[in-house]
Amino acid sequence: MWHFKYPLAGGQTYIYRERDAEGKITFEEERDYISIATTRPETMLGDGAVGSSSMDERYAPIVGKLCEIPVGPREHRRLIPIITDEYPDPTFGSGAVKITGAHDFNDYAVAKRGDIPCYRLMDTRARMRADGVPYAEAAEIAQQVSRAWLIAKGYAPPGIAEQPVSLSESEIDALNLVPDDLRGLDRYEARARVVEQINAEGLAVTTLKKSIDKETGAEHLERVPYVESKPIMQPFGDRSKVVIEPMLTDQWFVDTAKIVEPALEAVRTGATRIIPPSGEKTYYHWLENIEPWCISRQLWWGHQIPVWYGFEIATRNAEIGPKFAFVTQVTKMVCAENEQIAAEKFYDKGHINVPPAVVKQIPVVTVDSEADAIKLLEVSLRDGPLVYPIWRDPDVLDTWFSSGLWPIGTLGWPEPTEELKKYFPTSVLITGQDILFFWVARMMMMQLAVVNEIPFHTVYLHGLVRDAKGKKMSKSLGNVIDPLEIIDEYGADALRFANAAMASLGGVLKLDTSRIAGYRNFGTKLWNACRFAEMNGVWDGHATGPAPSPQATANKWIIGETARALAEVDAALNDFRFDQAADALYKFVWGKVCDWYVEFAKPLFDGPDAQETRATMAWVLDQSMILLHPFMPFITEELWSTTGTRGKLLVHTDWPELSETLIDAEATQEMSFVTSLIDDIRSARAQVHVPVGLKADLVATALTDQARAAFDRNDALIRRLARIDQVTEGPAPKGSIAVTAEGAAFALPLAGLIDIAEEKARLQKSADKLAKEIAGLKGRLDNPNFARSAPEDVVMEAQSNLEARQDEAAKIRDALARLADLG
RNA sequence: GGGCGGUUAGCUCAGUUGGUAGAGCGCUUCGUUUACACCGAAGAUGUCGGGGGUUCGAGUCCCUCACCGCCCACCA
Repeated sequence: MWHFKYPLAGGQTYIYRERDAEGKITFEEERDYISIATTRPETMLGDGAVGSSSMDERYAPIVGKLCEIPVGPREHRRLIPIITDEYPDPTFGSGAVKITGAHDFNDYAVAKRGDIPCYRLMDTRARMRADGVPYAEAAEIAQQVSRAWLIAKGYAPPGIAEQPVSLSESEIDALNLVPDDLRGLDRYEARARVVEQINAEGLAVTTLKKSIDKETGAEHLERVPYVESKPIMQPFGDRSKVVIEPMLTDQWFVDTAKIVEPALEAVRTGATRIIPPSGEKTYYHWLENIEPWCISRQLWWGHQIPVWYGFEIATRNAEIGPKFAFVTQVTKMVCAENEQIAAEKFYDKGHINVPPAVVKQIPVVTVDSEADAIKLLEVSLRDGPLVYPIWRDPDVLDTWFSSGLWPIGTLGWPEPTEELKKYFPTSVLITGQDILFFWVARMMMMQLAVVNEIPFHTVYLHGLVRDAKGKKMSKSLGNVIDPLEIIDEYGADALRFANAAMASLGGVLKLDTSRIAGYRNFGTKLWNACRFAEMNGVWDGHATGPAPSPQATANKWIIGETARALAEVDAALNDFRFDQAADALYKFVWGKVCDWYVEFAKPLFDGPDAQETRATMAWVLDQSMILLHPFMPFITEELWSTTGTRGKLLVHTDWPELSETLIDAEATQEMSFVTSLIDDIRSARAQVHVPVGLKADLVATALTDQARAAFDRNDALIRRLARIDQVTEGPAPKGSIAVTAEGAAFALPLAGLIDIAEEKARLQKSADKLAKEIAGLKGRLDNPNFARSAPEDVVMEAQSNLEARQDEAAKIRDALARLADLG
């Protein structure tokens, strides 16, 4: 960052004073300049003023005076006013800043506030301008502008008596204030030259630097230009990676403030719902603080802006220049009230570069009124430019402006097509959360502005898939994984199911291929379960229909579980919780159907309930295929077509509606007893290392009637899955391991096969765990504040929990006591 | 700089009115019982990012700090 001196006009001087916090003068000197700091010295050529804070006493004596820009040919140096503004920070740098409205965002705002002209210095290639009149001429005009400013603001310094000049913005823009020797240079080259020139002239702020004479080795202090090393915010182009130079240009804008309100209202009233709700926060934040939207782009792709220009025809002024803009329906919202005003606004602001080829063809046409002119231009628009010269704005629309019309644009609008009637408004928009503003908010605003309808009632924002390092996958970063490669490895169904299962709301996802592999395994699991069913002929003579009414508890139970799974999936899908739906299906098919029901079916196929079990299994697997089809369309369709006799494709099969009456509470309870008993026996056996292949006997040491009935009804199932041989009732034999169940206690006599110490350790571990839980529950229940403050059902639940734990603990204590007897 | 989101088992992630933490993968042990080894059975694993606060009780609510990410940007 360079520091330069701007000399005061006419060699004037002032007393520059710095004060400390108490107002005591700490520094004082007479100065004939004001110093400013800049990182872009070449933009000094376009300075329109030097500004300081109105609170800054240091420069108060010279506010309203002129100073000289210390660059360019001496004889044509420009004088610019010293002004005050809220932007300069007195505590920062020298407290004074150069105001270059055409090349800096903040300066532009200052210039707008203070009527400071914005002199453009560069072209679109970031080279110093080479167009326009010679520097001397341009500088003289700019000089008049500065003087005019002083008069207009009431400073009117002595010696200024000229008539104020008034230049339009486009006239100002046409002035090229780049000195002739710098014209056409790249900005960096120009910067170096400007710095060099200022330094040579001694107008740089200097500092003392120690240097060593190479020959004599003598040290001496040298006065050198002060160049401050300071980190600054430097914007770079996303794609070009080139430093962006802010520059004034003419662009088309949407006056978003005029169309934003209905879009906000639609979400506020809930007419459109954004999920997750955090999306609504972002939506409000954006739209409540919306800025005018620049919609013109200088690119060669995209929709060309539908604006045509004609020439001035009014008789008052014979000069030929653009006057009317013709705007199609789409861009009506661009202009304020009507085409006429839009055109005026446009031309007031700047100008359009008329293509040279067009200029040559321009005939001078005189008409009597604007109405006649418009009529002529209408003819030209309809019949082509031969009638009257017109040309189209060369800019194209921002891609999001075009995309913003997607809901109606894709359906044939502005024609009143059948598709439009049928499909618009749409229902649910699913998209990434990163384009909520770019696309979603724009669609809302534009559909409401153009056809006055809300385009969708729900916006579902999914998470973004990130790469292994946590970065968003993007085409420009090149860290994208090709889904086809994943499909080659794991299959399309696995990828699709994984996407659903990982689609929890509001989050981001790192790609986890092992999880995709897991869902591929799930597909295989389903396939194998169907293979088992097929081998057992469950689909023989079976037609898809309503649920059967079986006798066996296991069959009743799995039908209820199917209904339960459907209810869960339905609820999840209603809430757009694809992850919960996928999870429910995974747990049902693998955890219930495959892990338990298929195993139960094996003994049932050999028993009296074989027929109803086949029917039940066929039905359950049919339902599984239907429910899984949206998540795994390929494998389920294939299974559907190769099992049973099907009337139609799975994709055409209706989504089931299963009554909750299919859930049999008694069957649920009974199977819960059966499965937990089997689990416990398996667990106990494994922990004391009973050989897996060994069939053990089972002694029921205590049974309620209910437990006995449940056991008897499922005797075959329990014996097979828990690998039990004989079942008897009686006291626990010596050397047995204990297993508890709801309403029952069992012993497995395994004397000689097991290590008593090991069994003791196992029981002790369970007892310790229970003791801990009991202590926690008791602690809570004994706390009077808990009973007083907690809701009744929570207290009741804790109470019954405690009782169940204590009951189990007692059984384990008994078993431990028996082991103690054994020594 | 502003806004939004994240931080939970070794990894990737669930955890919806506060009630004492789960899944898959991985890991350990066992298993060729005729659907499936892309399998089965059993098992281990967490000061829920740090620190405060509210509450009988906090992964969950509030404040604060740290780190990661997305969007916007010396505009909110």
